[in-house]
Amino acid sequence: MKHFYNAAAKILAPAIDMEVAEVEGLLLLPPKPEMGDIGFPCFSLAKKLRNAPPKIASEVIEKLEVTEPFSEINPVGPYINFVLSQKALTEASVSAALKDNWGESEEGKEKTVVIDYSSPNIAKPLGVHHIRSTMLGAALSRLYKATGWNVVTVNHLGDWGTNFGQLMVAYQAAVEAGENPATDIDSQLKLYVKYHDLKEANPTLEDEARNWFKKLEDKDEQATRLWTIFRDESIKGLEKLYTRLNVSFDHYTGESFYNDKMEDTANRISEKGILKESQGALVVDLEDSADIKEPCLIRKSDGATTYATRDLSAAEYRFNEYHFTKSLYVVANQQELHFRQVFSVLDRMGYDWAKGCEHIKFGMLSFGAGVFGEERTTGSTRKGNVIFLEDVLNKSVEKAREIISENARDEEVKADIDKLSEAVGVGAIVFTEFMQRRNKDVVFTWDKALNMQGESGPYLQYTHARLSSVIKKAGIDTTNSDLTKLTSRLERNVMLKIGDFPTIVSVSTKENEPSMIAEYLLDLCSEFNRMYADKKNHQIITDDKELSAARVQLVEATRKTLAKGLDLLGLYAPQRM
RNA sequence: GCGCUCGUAGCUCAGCUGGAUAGAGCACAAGAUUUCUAAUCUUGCGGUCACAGGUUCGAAUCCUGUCGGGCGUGCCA
Repeated sequence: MKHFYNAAAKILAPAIDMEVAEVEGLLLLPPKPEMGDIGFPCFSLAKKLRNAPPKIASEVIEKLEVTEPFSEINPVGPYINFVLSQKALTEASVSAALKDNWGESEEGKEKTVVIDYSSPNIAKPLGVHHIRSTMLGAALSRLYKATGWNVVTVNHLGDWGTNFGQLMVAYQAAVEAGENPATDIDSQLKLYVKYHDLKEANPTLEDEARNWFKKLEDKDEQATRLWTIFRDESIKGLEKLYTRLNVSFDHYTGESFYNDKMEDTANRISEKGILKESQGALVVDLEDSADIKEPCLIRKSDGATTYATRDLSAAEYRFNEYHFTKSLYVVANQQELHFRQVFSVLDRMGYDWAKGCEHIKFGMLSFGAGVFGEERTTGSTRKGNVIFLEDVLNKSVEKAREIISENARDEEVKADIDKLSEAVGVGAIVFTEFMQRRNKDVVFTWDKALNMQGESGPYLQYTHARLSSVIKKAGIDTTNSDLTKLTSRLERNVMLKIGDFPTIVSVSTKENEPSMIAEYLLDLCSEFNRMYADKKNHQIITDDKELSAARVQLVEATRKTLAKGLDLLGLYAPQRM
């Protein structure tokens, strides 16, 4: 437990004539818990003391006084290993976990972080790949909240572009044919498909679509009215899914929001004297920066602004509006160069806050063999290689329902089956997002998405249900329980894991890596289940009242930690299943 | 070509600010339930940590090079 590294370093430092901070940096976790809880390798002392590391270890230990929070300090080969006292261990795990605000901190006190995530193009339903930015961003916003930050979430919708012209063409065609076309998000996709069919027969429609978009840009009343309908309906459709995913946003300020702000931004860049003409376009030259060669395009040769200009506007707006310390962009790593350029331009504009901007990039999602043919494929709406997120969720919920009804052990579960299968089915899908570090590319396969055993969301949820059930059955008053009874190896292992939770929350926030929470929860559950399964020695409800009370406390501390972790990831923690 | 990134068990991944015998899940084989939820647990099988050099008392981890995959590389966003 990192929590005690400083205490160990303080004991050790004077004995080996080193700075506390230096010693602390060398401390590590022994590979097996029975070796000790904190280890110090003596190799680096060998030269200074002209002695063999194992000898150093045993000699240094003679000089140490064993005090709280440790009960033993042992030489193990070339290592000096500290063992946490029962008191320290139970206080930093079980007792701490049962207090309010477990795992939370005030690291981000009075600081604001803006998180831009999900940010889909509207006018078509979310595809599976959208789950990456969406769940990553949602988890990050919860992590930052838990560490005391003021969080502002933004969905930077792709709500502007020539594709709206295309929709309007298809819509008008339907109206002229005497139909009354629907405008919900699924129908919008149909209009999009219909446009492409119509265009096949009549290529001039392309000009017509451009025309419609031009009208929209010129604030034509009819075009604006249609666009507003499409946008509102899209958001309505998106929110249906966001609700299922337990995701929400403070603002839907999409691309269209910056239409009237980009001119000013472009002018400011020009005023800074960093804008130059190149091949007919206006760019900011970045050649002198370390690893960006390509210039950032601010105005195309026809004078129009670009998406870099738009993101620059958005960055300025966000700072002026929220005065952020950090501004995160949870966007696929394909856009790495783009963001490096944008951040570099902000820096050149003299904005001190530019260094708070960070691209939280993640790997791309492709489809494994068997999803679309025998080859691995990338998603493409045009080729029909799309899997809609909603379909994936529904399929998973269906499977969860089957498993739950097979296993249902009481009437309460049966009565609750709609809610439970939704929670578990969606949980399974959401959890797949956190199964690997975010930078890894992900290959979607149905098997993996629908897995409900082993390392999976349902495994965590199942464990939570199990713990809840034991606590309920025990019905023990734990107010005066004696935690010194929890001394077995397996119990200590669970407590050590519990005690790691605050550190994990803190580190995964700093690294912008929610998958660390997922990994931690799997470890926690596996550690707990190992103890739980050893019924001979670790029966929770026993005749020994005091022991039972202590164990129930341990179960509750585990359950609470698990529930908190699941909540951070956006998974529901069921009482039974 | 250049930039970013990845390469660890048959598959999917941890471990990477250097430390103890490289760990999980899936798959495969065997086992555990009269008692707190078997969506669980135990055991076994499985490794030239892509390759080659280097630095170091010590390298999966740091450095250099090579090979292989992904993404990007100015008027789509």
